[in-house]
Amino acid sequence: MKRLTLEEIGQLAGVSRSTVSRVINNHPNIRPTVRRRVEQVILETGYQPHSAARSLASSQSRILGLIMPSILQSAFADPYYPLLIQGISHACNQTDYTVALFLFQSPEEEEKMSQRIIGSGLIDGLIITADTIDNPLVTKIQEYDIPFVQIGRPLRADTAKISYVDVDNKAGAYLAVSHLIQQGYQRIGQLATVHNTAGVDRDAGFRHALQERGLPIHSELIQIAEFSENSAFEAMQTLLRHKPEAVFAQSDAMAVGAMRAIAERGLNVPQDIAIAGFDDLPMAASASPPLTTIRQPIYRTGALAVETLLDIIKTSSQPARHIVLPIELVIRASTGAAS
Amino acid sequence: MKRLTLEEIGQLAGVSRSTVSRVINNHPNIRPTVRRRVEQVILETGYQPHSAARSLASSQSRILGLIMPSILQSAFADPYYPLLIQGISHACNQTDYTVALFLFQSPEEEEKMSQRIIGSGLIDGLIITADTIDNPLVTKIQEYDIPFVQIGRPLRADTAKISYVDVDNKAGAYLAVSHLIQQGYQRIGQLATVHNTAGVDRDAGFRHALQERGLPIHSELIQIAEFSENSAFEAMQTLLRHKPEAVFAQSDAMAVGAMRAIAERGLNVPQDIAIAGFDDLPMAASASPPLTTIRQPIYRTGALAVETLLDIIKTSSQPARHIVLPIELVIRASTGAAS
DNA sequence: TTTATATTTGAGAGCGCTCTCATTAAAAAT
DNA sequence: ATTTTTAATGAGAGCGCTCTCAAATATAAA
Repeated sequence: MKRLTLEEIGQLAGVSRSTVSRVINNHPNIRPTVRRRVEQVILETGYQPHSAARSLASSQSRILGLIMPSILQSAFADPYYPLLIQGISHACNQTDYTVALFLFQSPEEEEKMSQRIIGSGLIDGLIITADTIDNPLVTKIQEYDIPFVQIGRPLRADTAKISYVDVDNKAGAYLAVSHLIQQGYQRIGQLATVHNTAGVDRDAGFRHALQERGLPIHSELIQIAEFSENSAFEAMQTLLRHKPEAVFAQSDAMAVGAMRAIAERGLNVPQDIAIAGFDDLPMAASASPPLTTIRQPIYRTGALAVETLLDIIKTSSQPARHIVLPIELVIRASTGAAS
Repeated sequence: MKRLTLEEIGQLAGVSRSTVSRVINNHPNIRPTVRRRVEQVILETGYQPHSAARSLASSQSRILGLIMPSILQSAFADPYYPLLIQGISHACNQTDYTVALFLFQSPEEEEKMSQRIIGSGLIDGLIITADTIDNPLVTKIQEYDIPFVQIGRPLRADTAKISYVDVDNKAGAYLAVSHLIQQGYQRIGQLATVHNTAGVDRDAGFRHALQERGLPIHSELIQIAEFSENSAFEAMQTLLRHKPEAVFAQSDAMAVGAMRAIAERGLNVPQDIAIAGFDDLPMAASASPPLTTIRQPIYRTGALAVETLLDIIKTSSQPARHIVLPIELVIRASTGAAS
């Protein structure tokens, strides 16, 4: 099937290349009859403009890059990402943008690739799931003046200049821990992560809830782990030695790992220990017992990142946008509240 | 930071645009001194060729599309996909190709988008994770003569003309079920899927193993479900009524769902019922008890899909490639073999 | 009807690259 | 040193679009 060009479509419709271009790009000032005629020809021929030619002439590619830094590589298996990507992808489909996906396995690969991504004009903007401290990539992107948004509040000094979409991690953790306190638990532990703002903020919410009720914060009840089931499993074994009455896990995957450690110790949730998670992934509802958790709008986060990025592109960035989405407490059996 | 052009790089190096182009594209017949000089300038300036201009002039975009049909949308959360995507992404990084990700939420979206994807010259080739029957998308892609490979054997009449990368599903299921038989189980059930070739092939392996040992195939011991934990959970409840001694679940997620149903019934794995899965996702090892399963090389599947696709692009498709990767039985506690 | 104004259209240049072809410079052969 | 062969380089056209600007046509005002 041969490619058609604007010129040929014009020929068929009895107008010039320019007019066809106008019809396609929805420019005003075209006689309705002409517009209809051209549209008819386009429909009949199934004509599609050549994207490279378009990009070259208009200097915009209608491609958005989605970058997963190498640090996150291991976490990519978390069901969080499929949801996020779905949100991003759908928003792009709606707006005729294409998602280019960049996963990096190593800092070297990241370095090499980012040069290419940034310099080639391939993408109009970037979404970065980077909550690491002082990502060099971000610095480079800023130098090149490429529109971008981060998923998650960045952990940097110049946050004010960086646009991001995040959920209210602190409020979420606060809500979860307050719920535990309300249920009567006092010795409340935490499975916490470091090195990313979600973890930092959730920790802040955790502490705030305890302090507010005048409960002490026992440092031995806070165990550091990764955002993964296995890592949390191990951390929970340590934590169990200090006999917590309840544990707030900073993610559902961690909560599931914790419950595994508890079960292996022959203890029961929530009778012996209550558990609350964060995310409300499908695994939370199907855990046994079902997990009390904080529901965050992951899909929506992705979609909003796209909308925000497009807005930044359109308005040539102006002030940085900071969007924080609300969360919601979902009470299930693991904290002893639901029957 | 201003974009540089070939012309300007040429100026700086004291050669013409053409020569710089040759250096960048590694053409022969360039004096080593000149080549070095040009490379030096490129390095110093950090010059990157403009991808749209390149695509337009060379009529290849160096972008590969990865399509997830709408049918699979729900399954996208399965940890299978992150691994597959990692394999694809890494292979693309290695070869200077970019991955464009297309997820479709509905058949309408799929229809609309595919027109755009196929007609615009955006992509040089397509990887389709489509094991559905008679995908209309595939038909259209063939019409337009776009290089493509499928992940998983297609369930179509003209399979011979379609390139694909698959794992040996039949051999895998055969291995798993044979292992169950060897362990002494006789009433062996299956949690099976339909509508995709992986399911069909695994079912074939299941039947083959039973028949080979002269065991009867009880249709009530084969329950249909989706490739998901919750769906398998329900199907397993039905299956339990027919008192199987062992169950082969067509995926690890299904196996985990099945084990949940078993636990809820107050039964134990493997004492009361043995379970084997398929995939060897991380969840298999961390299930309790750890799951006997079939390890399939998911990451490798993705990487090979890219390599195959690039080969097809290079050689203008020629004969269709059919690649079937070997699998491996991983024995763990859920089938009573390991201590 | 004529002139002024607004609307619609087409021609041309240019986006930054690749690729062919002619030209020039270097190497090999006489 | 001169001719023949081969290697290295540059000029030019063109990829398919967008966008500016001028020309043509339609509409409003005189």
